[in-house]
Amino acid sequence: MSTLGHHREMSDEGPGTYGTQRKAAARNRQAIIDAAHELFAENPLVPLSEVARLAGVGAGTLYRHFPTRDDLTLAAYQHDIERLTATADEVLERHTSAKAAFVEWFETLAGYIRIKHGLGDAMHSAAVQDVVEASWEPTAAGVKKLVDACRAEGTIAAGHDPRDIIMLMSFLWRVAPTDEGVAQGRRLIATVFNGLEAPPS
Amino acid sequence: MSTLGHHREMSDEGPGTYGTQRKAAARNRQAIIDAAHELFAENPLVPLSEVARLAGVGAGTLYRHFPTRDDLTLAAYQHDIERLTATADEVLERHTSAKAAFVEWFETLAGYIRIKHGLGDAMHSAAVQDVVEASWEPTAAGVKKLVDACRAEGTIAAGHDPRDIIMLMSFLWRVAPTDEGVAQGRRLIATVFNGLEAPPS
DNA sequence: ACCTGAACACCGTTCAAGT
DNA sequence: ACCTGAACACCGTTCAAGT
Repeated sequence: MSTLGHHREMSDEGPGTYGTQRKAAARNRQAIIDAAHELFAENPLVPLSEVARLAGVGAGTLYRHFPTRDDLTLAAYQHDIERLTATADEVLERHTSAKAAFVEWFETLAGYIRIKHGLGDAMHSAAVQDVVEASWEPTAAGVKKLVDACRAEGTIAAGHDPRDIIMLMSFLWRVAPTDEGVAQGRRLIATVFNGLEAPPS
Repeated sequence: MSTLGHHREMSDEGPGTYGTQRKAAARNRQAIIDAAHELFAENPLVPLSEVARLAGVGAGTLYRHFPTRDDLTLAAYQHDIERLTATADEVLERHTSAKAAFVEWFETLAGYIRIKHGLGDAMHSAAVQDVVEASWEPTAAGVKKLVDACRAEGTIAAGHDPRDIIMLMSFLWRVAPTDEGVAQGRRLIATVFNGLEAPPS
């Protein structure tokens, strides 16, 4: 409503006081994300106070940037998720068979989840369900490319929603990180693929 | 090692002091389980102090009986799990088609998980993974009956491990408790069943 | 032998004071 | 405007004292 103000400083990209403060704030934000990314990988339930300590900021600063733990979790893994999405294109280019690309991509995802325990657990926990929902949106686009290629190839029937397929792969978060678990994951991916040959009911 | 003692009282089923104490302890144990069952259904993360309060026991008593939260979770849902297992037989008796029995059983499971949010969440959380593993052992037996019947019928190929099939149904814990989620669950159960027509790789 | 419940430790979250 | 970090609230867990 006010027609006056100090908007100039707010949008000033130069070394003004606010600009420096905003840059410091951005640096803090990134430091928190980096610290969370490192610590969550080891233990998704790590106290946020430790994240703040590693990031070198006060507890209040962490809460200012990320009001809930979920917000921080999403931010911490967003980059990883984006990279994973990009992989879909690359894998498709490398294979002549779309089915092989599909299987490889999901096996890569399986390995990814296996190593990044934190990511797997965090995405799986009921508490961050909403965050997962939001962050899988771009991944769904990657899966859609794989599915479309398989459909064109005739190995997957028409009508399967990429979101359905991601759901079908839920077991990937539950298989044990052992040799047996790896084999089971591979087996189950193949079984799911098999089920996709017929159209959905 | 001692040859003397008061073993008589220990095994005495009568109204002796120790007998009464043991009965009181058993009553406490059950009260805790009942309280947990009731409160977990609403909120799986309910403070254990509230469980103790509803059960009318001190915090120490709760911890004496259930050293970890997982122990209590398992105890709280064991009865439900056993009942679910028993359903497998009943459903098979009611259907001439094993496939129909298989599908109905898993759709019942889906509904069960949907209503008992607490059970679903608790079984899904990484913290209770071990408990889930242990408690699904009897359920696997129920699933095995369904699978065997389908195999005899020819709708499921030989070689599929019941544990694999339970794993494949992991999505049941993730579908939303909405009309759309219900429809999705039904669709995905059918797709999984489809994939089981071919032998595992 | 079993139980109670106060006491302790620890983590999440807020907010007054500082820059 | 943003930050620090002490203070507060809350929950898990233990243990001395009671029956």
